[in-house]
Amino acid sequence: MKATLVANLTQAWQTLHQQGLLPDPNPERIEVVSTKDPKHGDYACNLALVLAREANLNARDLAEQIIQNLPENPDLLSTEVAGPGFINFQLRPEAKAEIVDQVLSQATNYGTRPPGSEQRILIEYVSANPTGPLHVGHGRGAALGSCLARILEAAGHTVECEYFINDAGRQMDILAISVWLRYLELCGEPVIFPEAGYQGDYILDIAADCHRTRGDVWRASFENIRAGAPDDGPDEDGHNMYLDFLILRTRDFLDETIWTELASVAVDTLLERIRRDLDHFGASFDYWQSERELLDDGKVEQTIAQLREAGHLYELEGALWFRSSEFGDEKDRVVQRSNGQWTYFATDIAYHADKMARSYGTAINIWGADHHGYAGRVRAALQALGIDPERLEILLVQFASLYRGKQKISMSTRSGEFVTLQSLQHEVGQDAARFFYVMRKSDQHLDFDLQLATEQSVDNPVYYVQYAHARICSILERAKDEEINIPEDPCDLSPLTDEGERALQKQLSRYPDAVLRSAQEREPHHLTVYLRKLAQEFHAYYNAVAVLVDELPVCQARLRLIMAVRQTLGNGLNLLNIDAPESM
RNA sequence: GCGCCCGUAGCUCAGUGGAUUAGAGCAUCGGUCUUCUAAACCGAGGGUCGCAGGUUCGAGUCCUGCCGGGCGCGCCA
Repeated sequence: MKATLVANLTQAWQTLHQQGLLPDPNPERIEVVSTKDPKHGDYACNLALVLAREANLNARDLAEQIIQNLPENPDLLSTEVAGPGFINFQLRPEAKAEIVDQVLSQATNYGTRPPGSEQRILIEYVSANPTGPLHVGHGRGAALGSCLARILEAAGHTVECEYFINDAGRQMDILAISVWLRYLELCGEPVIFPEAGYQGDYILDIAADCHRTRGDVWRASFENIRAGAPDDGPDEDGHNMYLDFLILRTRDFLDETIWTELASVAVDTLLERIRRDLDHFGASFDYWQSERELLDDGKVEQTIAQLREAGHLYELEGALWFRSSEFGDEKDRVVQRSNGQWTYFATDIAYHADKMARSYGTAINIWGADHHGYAGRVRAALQALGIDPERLEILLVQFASLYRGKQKISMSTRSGEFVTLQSLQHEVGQDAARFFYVMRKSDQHLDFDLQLATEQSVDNPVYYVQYAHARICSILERAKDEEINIPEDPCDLSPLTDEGERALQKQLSRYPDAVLRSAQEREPHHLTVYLRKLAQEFHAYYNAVAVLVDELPVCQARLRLIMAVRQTLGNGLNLLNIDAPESM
């Protein structure tokens, strides 16, 4: 309907253009909106207000002229000028009711665009370091990414998802030493565990596994390893020299293959668990890209060589720097340390260059807000490589602070203090957890109160929406029991005259916009807001009007209406990967 | 100090440059189950949209400055 109105308005604009009153028509400037207040009709357009200035005309007069030149539209009851110069369209009741048949005939496709009609998009999300289990802080990215993937698909994009595994660098050494020291303890060695090692219980589990399968073969004397080590704890610069010392000595002591195996056993175990948790959470991935592999395949060297050839690198104090400041970054960045090792930034450049070369129109990264300073340098690198940095979208997700009542829970992977995503799902449930995560704008801080989510889970808005769906199913079930003929095909909808029925029809017609807007803005919360509104209108209607009435034509029209509501609720919940239950 | 995000009801938050009256939920108070599920509905109270300017037909929404909060500013990942 909106599209038809835009077409009508374009035609009127064209006529006025030929009369020399208006500039060339541009349909993109025509904004038709669904009105909030029924007094303003069903749709409103501000075109006259927008053009009044450049046409040098009074807005109301111009609106009148536009209306004079609109073509016949049989769906319209009235078209009038209102307020300062709005054009309000009032639909005929039959035209409004069409939405019900439209929803039901399109069924699961209602609100979607044809698959593959838009861009090909890669979403990279979560990508948590494989040094510990996922915790509630990762949940927000997981929920956002997986919802966005579905929403973008519904909007006609072709979407693939990727997890970048940071399985290289210093953190792998810390992981390996942490596991190995716990292993030594199991062998009976007295160990002084560094405070900067990974403290979590999951390290013990991995160590126990190693000890069970391998016995004492990796054992060494801790006393020998530790000989000459500095005291545990951070120095003035915050570095833990004790930890570094242990890592160095151990790598000397143990065969390199054992060291590598230690790290890979730990990473594999943790990744397995991460995969499982994400799967249970409803987040799935097409690709798992390893950082290690990029290094081993020489991709990093290649990409850096490319930068060097283009003259974007220089040496300073033994390190290799990238002139990112010439591409809008705050300052230049090191890509290769003076000890010859690549920085994480170097592998990340290679990763992004590789990603952008894989024929995606757009790549979306979902990052925690603490990485925001990083966006500039990655974009700078892409630009230096001749890749349009606009093709990389970086969505920053603000942190979720976790509370148990008024008590804030601080989390850190290293200290082992955190609430895992798994336990959150266990306590709150997948549906509520996902809904809770995406119901706020992602650039908004989120307070996640475990107490509220568990103790008062009945007040959680997700149940409100699901309940509406279940109630409709229940009515339909009852109708079947009473052998009322449930109309499978369009029937006469003229009995739908109640205010609540009009409101529901209007709300149904807004669904495609909610999906599209969520997709365009990369903000699933528009969809949650929409679903709550639709559920609210249904609950109000339910309490005001009985569906199963004796008068068959009325009853059937109402059944069609609530079936359309059920379909739309189900479609929306499905995009959030939340269950639409038939009973509760 | 510099950069990014945020500031809307007691609390948590929606709000697409639009319409005499800025909306939800929670919390508070008062009503509604012999009826299709009361996990629901109806109603009441509660606001200088952080402050001050500016842009324009029109600003919670855009711009500038200030105040307050969060995060980031490594040859860590």
